[in-house]
Amino acid sequence: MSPEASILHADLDAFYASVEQRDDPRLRGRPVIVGGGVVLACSYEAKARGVRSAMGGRQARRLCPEAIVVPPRMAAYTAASRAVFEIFRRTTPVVEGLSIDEAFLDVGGLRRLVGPPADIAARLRRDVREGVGLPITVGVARTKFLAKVASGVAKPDGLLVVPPDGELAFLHPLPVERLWGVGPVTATKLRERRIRTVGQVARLGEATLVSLLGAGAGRHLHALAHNRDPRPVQVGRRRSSMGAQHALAAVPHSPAELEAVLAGLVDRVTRRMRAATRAGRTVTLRLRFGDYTRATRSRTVAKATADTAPLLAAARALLRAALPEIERRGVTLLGVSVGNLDDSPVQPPLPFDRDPGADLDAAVDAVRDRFGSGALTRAVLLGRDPGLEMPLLPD
DNA sequence: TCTGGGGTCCTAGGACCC
DNA sequence: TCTGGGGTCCTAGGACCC
Repeated sequence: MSPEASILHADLDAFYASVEQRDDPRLRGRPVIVGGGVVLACSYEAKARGVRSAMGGRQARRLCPEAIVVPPRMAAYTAASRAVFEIFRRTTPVVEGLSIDEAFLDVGGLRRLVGPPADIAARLRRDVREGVGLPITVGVARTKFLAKVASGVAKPDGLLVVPPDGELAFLHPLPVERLWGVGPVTATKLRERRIRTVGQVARLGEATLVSLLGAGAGRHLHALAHNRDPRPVQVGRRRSSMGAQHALAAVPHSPAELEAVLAGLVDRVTRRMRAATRAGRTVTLRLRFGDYTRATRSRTVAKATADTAPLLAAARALLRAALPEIERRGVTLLGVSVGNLDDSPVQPPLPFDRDPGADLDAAVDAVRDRFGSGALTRAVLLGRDPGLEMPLLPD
């Protein structure tokens, strides 16, 4: 492991809300909530009033009545993310994306060329601010884990370097919730043992942690509390599943209605798979029941594919098997994801595949333009499912 | 706290194979 | 009468992250 703090964790601040404030000057300096029924993201002005992401919209408005609520503009966020990642890759080739708005960068070995990591991090922040117009926080440390913790502590719009000789002094006073991988369940288990800081976790034996949290989580936490994290920054990691889901009202839904939702979900996922030229084998049906408990059901097909028909058939079989339970317990969410993704050949995307946001009318127009109305009619007829009201999109 | 949508990783049992 | 050991895949569930 490098003896120098040369891993950066770069994390855009309140990403969706910051894009909205960038694009509409009237929103700057004011509490902004992105998303309607549920808070997808909120500006720091809204966070100061107690608003959090994933919070119900009603509660958020109660906490912050003067908040400006705007609908999400995913295309704008995707474009902003691309621009920021370009700056990341201009900074160093060793970039590991974690999500739409954060990444690890390894800048070890760049010292002689461009300067020490702290200078690189400062320049990165300036480049993102000037080039894309967004605030970004950067944590710098010797390990990925510590860099991530550092950026969390430095937020918003900050820069924090953890020097190698100050790691435990930085880490041990922090509350356990700061640790990457400690969520509500683990935090509660630890709090019941009156363990509140990382330092207290570090004083526990590994065996104690394992008996408390299980082998995987226990060993993981023990290592992190002692600041052991050998994971390198990995370039070119690819996603291993793609999914789509849809929340449903807590009212009874007919099987036909559920199948229609399912067909729409599978279509969305397979379009994205074709656009990304990835094929998959394992179809997982995600359910949330009337009491908001969750379950998954999965099935693996023999050959990886990105075609709608075989994956929809598998998803539909899973749904049919689950119908009695749904009947009893009610259902409030339906989801489909396709895993075991690989690079098996896929059908070339149809024109509308490239734009998952395109609505059905635009898709129909695109097919008609390219193939003529005769082909369109045939495709729709071939794809029509007699059990459903909606036509399946042609493949 | 009345709860979106997109992901990752880990565990554990059973089937199956050599 | 007793009954190996290791590896991989599949399925289901759970915790966590943004």
